[in-house]
Amino acid sequence: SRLTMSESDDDKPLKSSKKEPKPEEDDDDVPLKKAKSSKKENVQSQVKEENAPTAAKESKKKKKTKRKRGDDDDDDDDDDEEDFDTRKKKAPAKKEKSSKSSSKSAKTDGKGQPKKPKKEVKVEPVYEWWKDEQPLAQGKKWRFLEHNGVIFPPNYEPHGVKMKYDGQIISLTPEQEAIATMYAAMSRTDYAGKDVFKKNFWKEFSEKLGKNHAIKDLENCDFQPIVDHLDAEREKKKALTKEEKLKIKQAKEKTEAPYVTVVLDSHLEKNGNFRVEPAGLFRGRGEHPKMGQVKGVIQPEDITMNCSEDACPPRCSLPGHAWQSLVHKDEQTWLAFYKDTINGEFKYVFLSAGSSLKGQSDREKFEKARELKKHVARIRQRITQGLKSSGLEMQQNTALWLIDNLAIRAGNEKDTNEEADTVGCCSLRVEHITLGTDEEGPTIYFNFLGKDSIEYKNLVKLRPKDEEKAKEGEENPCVSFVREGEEKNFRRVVENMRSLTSNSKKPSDDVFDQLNTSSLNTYLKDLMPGLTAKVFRTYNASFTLDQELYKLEDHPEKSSFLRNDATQLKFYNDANYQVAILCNHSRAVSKTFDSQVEKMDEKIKGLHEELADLKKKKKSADNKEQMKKKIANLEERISKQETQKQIKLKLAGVALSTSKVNYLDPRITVAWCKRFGNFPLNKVFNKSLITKFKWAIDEADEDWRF
DNA sequence: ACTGAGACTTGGAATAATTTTC
DNA sequence: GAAAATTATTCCAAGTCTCAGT
Repeated sequence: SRLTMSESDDDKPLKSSKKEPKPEEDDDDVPLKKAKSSKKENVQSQVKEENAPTAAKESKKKKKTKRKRGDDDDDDDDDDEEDFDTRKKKAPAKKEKSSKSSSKSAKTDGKGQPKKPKKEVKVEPVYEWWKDEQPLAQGKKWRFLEHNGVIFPPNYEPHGVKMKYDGQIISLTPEQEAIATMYAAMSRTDYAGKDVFKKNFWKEFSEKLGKNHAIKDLENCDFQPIVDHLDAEREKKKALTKEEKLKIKQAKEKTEAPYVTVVLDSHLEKNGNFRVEPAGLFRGRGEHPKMGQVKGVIQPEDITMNCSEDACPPRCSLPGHAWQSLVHKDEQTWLAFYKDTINGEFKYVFLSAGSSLKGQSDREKFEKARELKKHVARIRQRITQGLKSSGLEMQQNTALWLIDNLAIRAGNEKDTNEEADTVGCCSLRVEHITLGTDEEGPTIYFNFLGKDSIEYKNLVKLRPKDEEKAKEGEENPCVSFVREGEEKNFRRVVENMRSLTSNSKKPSDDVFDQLNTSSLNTYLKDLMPGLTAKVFRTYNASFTLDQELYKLEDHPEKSSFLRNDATQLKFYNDANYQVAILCNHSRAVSKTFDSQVEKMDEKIKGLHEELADLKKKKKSADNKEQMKKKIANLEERISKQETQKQIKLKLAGVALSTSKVNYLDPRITVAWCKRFGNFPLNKVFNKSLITKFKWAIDEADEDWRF
């Protein structure tokens, strides 16, 4: 099997090369090794120096013996650095690697090329779990886990800048100043104008001020001096020279190095979020009832640590403090957790997205979605049947139809005193639904706030017979046509929705009054083991991408899509776009969007003028051939500009990244890239995605199907 | 069946880094 | 060569779903 990713050695950003057989980045080898050794040293030395040495040694020994039992090729008994190094290098070599990459090491070393002008695509080293047999017992996530815990934000340093109240200069205690500064820091955000935010903040601020304080209310507070101070600080930071900035960065890297990598079983893994969240004002999304509340300082005493029994436990870096507790839960993947001070929510420290633990569960997620693919016809039949019944069963199947066809979320209940009022399928209310009709038949209009208070507005209707109209609707992201073959079911769904939203119900009543996500999932488990509502989102997203990408196979305009990387990328992004629309993944349009588009318009206009000018000149020119060329050139530039503008408009409020990161089986993309002239994967996956999906890059060949 | 604790995935915004443009 | 635009990364909020206890 030819593997794009892992055989090339050329880490040059493709750029020039169209579709030479030569694969693009895979520079991973090189940086891989480099990074490895340095990192290792960090971790190891850190483990040795910072942790109680005896404990460390002890644990290491145990680990070693363990490892020997596990795989016996590893029996050097010098110190651990070496231990890891050899492992890392050995592991790939001894495993099936050999088959395809005899050239690998040669490549690595054989490149003494000059500096690339462009960015290098470095790929993080990852432990290649998919090449390992996994002898872990059921439910166990690891045998050995050792790490250095978490890193705390620095203590608050009072700046002494005085705010004003009613025109008077006010002195604050450091504690009071700290939260006044948090407030000042948010003065230019939207939160600053929100009553709930101000109310919640004032409650805490006034408490901190105490009774009889000179400051009596928020309205007459003037935080401007602090705001100015913060601005000045920011400016100062910005004004640092390149060298100074670099120095700071390096210092930070150095202090964080011990936390970046952890030991999991017999290899190293990247840690994820080992930085404890700093105190600040809570910024909920949407109309969150708790926005503006102070998110308190987290102390070691709030944190529970998880590591293996035979590991050297993480040392608490704050003098005079201690972790709340130390546990050894090998059926869990978290390294540490604490509860936030807003709603008492759990905050976990996990390994990074590229780690084996995340990778394995990611793969399982997609495998489950593929399992659903095998059963989906049967399940849909069952749903179709169920639509015709009444009571609970009708509700269940109507809800499922929506979940399957519109890719909406399950919709757990929420307590609106504690959280923003958002809904999903099971929690839809009558006020979110509008039934109607148009030329084609019945329609349902959905209008509600979903996760993160993102608007979901969708007019669901039958596809018009008139091609023109169909096309129009297709381009409207707020309209979706009922899937082919589902027309009859849709009519039934509309009838059901009519009865579920009938006049006897208030707008604030639940549509599915007998449903909750838990009973719905119980029902789904019956249809397929392990099936839950969210699997439909994964399934439909991935299935859609697979379908869309395969359309290129015998597309009438295939060759024009394959003309160059840009056109091919556009084809991919259009497919990705379909998914993003399906899943309602949106993003804020930049504040300067309008002016940006205006600029583009002007540019295009300018080019047109230039073109007209050229054409005029051509008539009287002696060198007609050259002029012709120039004109053609310009026309090409204009068309490029115009497509760019189209893309910009199309993607204005749409986020493609969310589906890429969470919903699209990476193997679909990998296969497509391999199928079409080794299309450079790094045009569709950035560095983190390539790291995260290394398993898929290895696994999927060109005819892999979701 | 119901509840709440717990664990893990998913999500957009903020911020940092890089590239493009003028 | 600086400003603007674009892209990658970090941050942390907000979902889903499981499970244990009643």
